[in-house]
Amino acid sequence: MTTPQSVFELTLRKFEMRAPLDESDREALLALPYRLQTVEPSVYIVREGERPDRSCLILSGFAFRHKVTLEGARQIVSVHIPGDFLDLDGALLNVADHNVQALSRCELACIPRAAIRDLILAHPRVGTAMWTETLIDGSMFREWVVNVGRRDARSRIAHLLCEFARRLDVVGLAAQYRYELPMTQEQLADATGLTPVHVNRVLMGLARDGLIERTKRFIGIPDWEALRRVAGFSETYLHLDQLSSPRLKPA
Amino acid sequence: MTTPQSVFELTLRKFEMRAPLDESDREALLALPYRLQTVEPSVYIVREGERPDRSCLILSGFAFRHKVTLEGARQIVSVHIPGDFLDLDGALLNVADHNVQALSRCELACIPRAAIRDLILAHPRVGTAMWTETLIDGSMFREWVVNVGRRDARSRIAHLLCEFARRLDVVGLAAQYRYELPMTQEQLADATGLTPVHVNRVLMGLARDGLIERTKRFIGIPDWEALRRVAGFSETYLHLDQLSSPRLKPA
DNA sequence: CGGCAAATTGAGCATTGTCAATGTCTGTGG
DNA sequence: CCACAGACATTGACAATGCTCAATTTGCCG
Repeated sequence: MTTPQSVFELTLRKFEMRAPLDESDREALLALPYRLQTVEPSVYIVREGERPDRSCLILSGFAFRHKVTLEGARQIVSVHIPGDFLDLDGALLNVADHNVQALSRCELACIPRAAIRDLILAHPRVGTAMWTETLIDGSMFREWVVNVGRRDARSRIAHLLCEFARRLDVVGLAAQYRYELPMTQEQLADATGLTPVHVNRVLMGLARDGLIERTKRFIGIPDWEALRRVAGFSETYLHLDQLSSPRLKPA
Repeated sequence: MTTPQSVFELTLRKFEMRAPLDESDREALLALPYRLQTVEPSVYIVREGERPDRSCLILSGFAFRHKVTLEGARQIVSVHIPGDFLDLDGALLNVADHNVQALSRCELACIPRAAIRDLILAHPRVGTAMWTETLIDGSMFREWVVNVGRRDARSRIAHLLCEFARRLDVVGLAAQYRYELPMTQEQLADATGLTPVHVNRVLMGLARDGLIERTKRFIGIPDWEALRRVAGFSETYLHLDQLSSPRLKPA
């Protein structure tokens, strides 16, 4: 088993699945300057209205993006897991239109905005791979619009749980449809456009019906097909063929 | 007043606001191969599940993207206006995760997927501008998640109307907060996660309270500040500083 | 053991959905 | 020029999903 020489090692492998890179592309990506940073849960990584100066790769932990309405209601618009880029938007947009906050303790590799901009101009193949990354984010946002717009509470939560199951599986953080979901019910509510009370009732209902198993913040899905059906979940929108970061093979 | 020599003339100007292009960038963009196409209302431009082979620039008319849940409920996830690229996603994603359909009669300039991919590799500055385009789309999706997730019916519709007012104004299709919105109430319902019946009631209510004026499919906003307040609308998410396509100045 | 955040539960309510009828407008064919 | 069809808008009565408020329990940590 090889040890990654660079924090971007896995990113490189993911990118190479999308399109071939040449040696200089690889070197440039691996040589990207970055600052390691550890943030505690609930710490803000980006604030709406700021001029972004960096983008971060999540090495471990979870983070989420959210917006707050004028009336003070919060809506989580995405949740990010290890291997995801956070706020790659910030490399090209001049002002942050949303907040990014740590969900659990996170280790981040923060890359200066200028370095990313230089990289994509000098190495358009790498830029294309990064662009693809943000396009997949966009696809997930679209599915979330559908989720909060057109599914009832039960399907909505089931859908969220299905999405995590698949995404976490891809990066090796779920086994047998069992994973840790470090979100409070209030956060689940903010992600699904519901109230915490109702989230609780729905979770209880799903558990009662044997569709999920809950222990602390761990979620188990005993019958994937059944939950998938309840959720109306179809994974096309995750573009897994272009998302997978191939895991290190055991020797 | 100059006549655009190419359908990409206005796109070029928009892109040049984002970052300087050199002469070869400009030439490459203007020389992009395309096929003009006129589509009637409700015609599908892209279908979920297809392998995309082109992206389209809207020259005139409106189009929208939507997804349909397994239960058959439809959710519109974005509406596009002249000057927008439709499905630039298709240049890099291998499978369409949503449908694109004409709202009104549309004139499109359809660009082969391969031509776009070649362009962004050979002219990364142009690629960056296109990437920015999709990032702004992403920002709009996020706001739509908030809209359907955390606003009540009245604010939700008001927000949609505010968004159109600003976007259409930018491309010269709205004057004095007055514009044509070629959507049925059923489509408005699908865009806001409501039912057509309720959309009707809300529209009637907004009109009764003097917040909007309606004549056929035309919307007038007599008091922008008032509607903005009802909607909780803040235009940051449109990234207008990077979206504006400068209009031809009168001589 | 006290203190706190989070989860759970109950009771009542209201925003929004459902169903169904009726009205309005537009274009078309006679 | 009029009757009619069809799509869309409007309205009413009623139902229900999900919200609010408020209390209680559970789990965790010092």
